[in-house]
Amino acid sequence: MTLPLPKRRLQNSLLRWFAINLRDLPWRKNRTPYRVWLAEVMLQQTRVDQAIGYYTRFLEHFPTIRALAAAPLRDVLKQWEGLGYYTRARHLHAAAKRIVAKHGGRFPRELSDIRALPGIGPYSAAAIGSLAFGHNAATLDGNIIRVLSRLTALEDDVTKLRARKKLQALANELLPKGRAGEFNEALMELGATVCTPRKPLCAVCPLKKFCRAFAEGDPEQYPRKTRKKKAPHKHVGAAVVVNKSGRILIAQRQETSMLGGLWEFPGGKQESDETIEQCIARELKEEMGIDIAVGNHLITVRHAFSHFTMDLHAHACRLLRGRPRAIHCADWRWVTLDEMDQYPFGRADQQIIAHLRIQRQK
DNA sequence: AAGCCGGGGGA
DNA sequence: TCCCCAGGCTT
Repeated sequence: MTLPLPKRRLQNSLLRWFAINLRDLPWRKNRTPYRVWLAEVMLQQTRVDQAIGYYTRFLEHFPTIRALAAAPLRDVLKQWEGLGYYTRARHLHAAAKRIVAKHGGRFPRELSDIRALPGIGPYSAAAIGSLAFGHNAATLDGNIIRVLSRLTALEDDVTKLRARKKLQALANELLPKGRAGEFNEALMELGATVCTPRKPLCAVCPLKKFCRAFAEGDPEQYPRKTRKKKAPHKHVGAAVVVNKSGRILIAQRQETSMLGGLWEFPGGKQESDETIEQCIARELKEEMGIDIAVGNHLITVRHAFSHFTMDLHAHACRLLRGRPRAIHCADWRWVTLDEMDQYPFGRADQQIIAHLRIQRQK
């Protein structure tokens, strides 16, 4: 894809625009490698507006890499609670430990060392390298894919590897040496605020005079991509088992599973040949080795994951026989409603907790 | 090379 | 409802 793009003029137009139009974001102040790293991980598949609050709170809890490495994983997950993609938090914690063990507690400067950390892929390595260390590395994220595919009216499906390679090559080519971090951020900022997925603000775009999609008249045609098929729907049962002292049984999900390491009301997916009550009883037998009586329905929470949606049906339950064992879960506890604040839960289970707290008031 | 992994917000 | 988002890991 050799393009007659006037590289120098394009760079100047974008950098001049960015100098005036950049948003005031917390990770743009005091750019230590740790602060840049944390921002890049939090911003993986996550919108800026959603990340800001988490970012500030996280840094208050874990102000340094050493503090993060020394913290229990549960505390790290608790700070991540509600942000999604919890593997990111586990990788962040593991990487902090590695930085302390192998790099003396200082974030590594070499691109290959950065890329080798858990949770750091091609995008984040280039972002951290350019923003924190001044390396000439070009980033390619969702925003930049959109900007560059419009700029060149790229007909390839951008979900395919071939298109990604072309776009990465173009990003590398356009990068002004010595100002890489600034240019990477400017491209992302343009994608986030002007070259938006729908109704792009071409009238105010500093690159419109270079943009083939704009010249064609319908920039929203790019980037080309195949439509994702819609997610399946599942029904899931959850047990709120209360013991004689009023404590509630919670279980920790296995490390490698979805929502790994988070806590939940034990339960699982409903099979086609059973009622939700039977499902809950079966799951607690399989996961924890206990017999329970499944009682009243409490609440049904509808929740959307990236790849499926679910109705989570919570029922009040009693323990009939046995002592819980961690068979298909990592751990378990009997806790009060107030003690649940100390454990990280996913969004859906948090709604069940909120419901139980409202019921308690009555 | 493709599938898997959360959650939220905009249109 | 559908799409998108400062992607990375696993197979």
